[in-house]
Amino acid sequence: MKLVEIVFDLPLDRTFDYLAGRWAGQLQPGCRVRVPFGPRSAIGWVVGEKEVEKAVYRYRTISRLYDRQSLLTSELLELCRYLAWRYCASLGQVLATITAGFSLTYPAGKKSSPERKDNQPSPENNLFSTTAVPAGETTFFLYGKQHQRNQYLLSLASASSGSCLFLFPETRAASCFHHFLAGYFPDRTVFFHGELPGSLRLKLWHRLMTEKNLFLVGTRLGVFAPLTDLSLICLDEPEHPGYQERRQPRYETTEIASWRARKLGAGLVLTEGCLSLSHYHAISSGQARLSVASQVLLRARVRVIPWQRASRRQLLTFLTEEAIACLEETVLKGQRLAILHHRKGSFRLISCKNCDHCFPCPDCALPMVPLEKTKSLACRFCGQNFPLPEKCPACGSKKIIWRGTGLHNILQSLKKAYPHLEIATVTAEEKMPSNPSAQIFLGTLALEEIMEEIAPALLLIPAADAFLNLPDYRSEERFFCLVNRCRQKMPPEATVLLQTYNPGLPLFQSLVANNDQLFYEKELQLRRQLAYPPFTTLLKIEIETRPEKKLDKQRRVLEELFSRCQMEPVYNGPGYPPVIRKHYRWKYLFKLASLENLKRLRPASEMPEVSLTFNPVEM
DNA sequence: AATAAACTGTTG
DNA sequence: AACAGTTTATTC
Repeated sequence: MKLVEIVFDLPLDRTFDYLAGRWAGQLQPGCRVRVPFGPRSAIGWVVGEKEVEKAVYRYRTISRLYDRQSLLTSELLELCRYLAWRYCASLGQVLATITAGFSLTYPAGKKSSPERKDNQPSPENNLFSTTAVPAGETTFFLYGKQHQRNQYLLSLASASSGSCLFLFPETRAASCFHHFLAGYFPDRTVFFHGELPGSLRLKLWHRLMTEKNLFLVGTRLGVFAPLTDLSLICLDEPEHPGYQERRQPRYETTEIASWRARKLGAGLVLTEGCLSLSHYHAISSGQARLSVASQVLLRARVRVIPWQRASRRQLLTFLTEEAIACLEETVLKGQRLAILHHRKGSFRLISCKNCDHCFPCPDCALPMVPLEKTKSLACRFCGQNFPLPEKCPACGSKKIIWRGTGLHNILQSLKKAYPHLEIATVTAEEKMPSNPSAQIFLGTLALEEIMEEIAPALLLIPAADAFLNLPDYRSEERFFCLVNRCRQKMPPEATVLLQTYNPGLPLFQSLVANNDQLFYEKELQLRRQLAYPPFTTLLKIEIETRPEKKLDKQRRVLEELFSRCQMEPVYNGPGYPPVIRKHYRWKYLFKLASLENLKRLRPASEMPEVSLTFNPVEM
């Protein structure tokens, strides 16, 4: 008896067998079908077929076939199996991720693939030098300004034979590059990302599968593009958190790109503003090549100002005398300056001076934040609101102190100190400042995106330590890369000013000396000693369930599994936050020396309340 | 994951 | 017994 193997978007690592019925002969692996499944019907993916002697079950019959042709190439099917293993997900979950949001129906009417005429850049456009990338090799390209990256990618595109993939961490960045590239290759360039409507995604998908010599520009989902003649994969800012999928399977785009490049013998090019530590390690250990844009070495200089407790001005408490002098000098010269701070809003938290009560959320157990606008106390995890308290509920004291400095405070005191200056604020919510003629640009990390446009003569980071005191082993590395990226986007004669309580840190020495290697080597040494990436792989396993009793039970189940696998967590404790919307959370962290035993974690990934994340962006 | 069946405990 | 609320097994 001939049976068709089908998988579903469920955390079940197995196939279900069906009879082909009237679809016999048309069912290729990678086709979507509708089948009766228990008391309901479900959409599944065909993954194979098999022959059995006698029926073990009462097999049911496929009721509908959605795809005439498979949505996947054989290479992608193999990639799916790798993904399922690598991220402890079911094959169905992987397939659902790749074909997520595709419409089930095809547009009516005949599609005629238009004949492309102009595939090569016209001579007048061909001013750039062409650069070839060795097949099957990984190359890092360091750039300062965006046009350097664009120019480099364009030269790669021109030199390529076959299709190329250009991936970006955000739709906006992808869209910008798409415009740029489509200016040279209007007929070969395709824009693909997860926000497109399902019918268009399906149509584009079909085009990618049938045509050759295409340039696909897209976001992380584009890494699965079914291109059959892929010769080059480029990823911009590969360490950007936008590349990590948030749902199961939580794949890392760079890892998939690397798998495909190796499999197909294609080139892999990673372009970034500053090498991450693991990339530096890959290069220094000979696994990858480095190529540098000539202007990268012309970076804005960095100065570090140590905090001295005594000398604080009344109005500008967040600046040292030295920083104030620099600020005023820049302003007097009529130059622009940017101030980077990691907290937006006004205050971070309030606490009772008497008993240190810090007003935790009744459901989430972590301190709530005061919101000045609505005069309320809000939980940033569940969004609950309460009126601002007059007195401490624990001890009754009326002495409630406000702590922490936010962007808003800085704005207020700057306005007071310099009433005549125009100040623009830049946050993730309002990226483009309303007054682009401002002299001071005050913002959070979102400032980096428009750093090239404002081109400030001075970048001031008043609380550099605040970036480093985060509970994450990568905080120094991230700050180092952030500063380096910013200084490359600024004019080369500009200055970056950092205020810190720890001027002696190798991080700062390295920045001031403009010697990246100094920081990388120190940090690598530390990572090796503490068995952190790139020398291990981190795995975060989290439980989130409703009644506390259930959490205890699942903890016991997991911990038994861990001891069977001889896996010792380096962290075993409440999640952050420990409770969210009355759901209790528990967290385990592992440092995996190898990925050999991933299969044994299967039982954990089949529990719907348990989630697995490798190398999590947030610990 | 979605569903149904089995199993609780509470209450009149 | 009737009911709601919760846990457990099943899906080819």
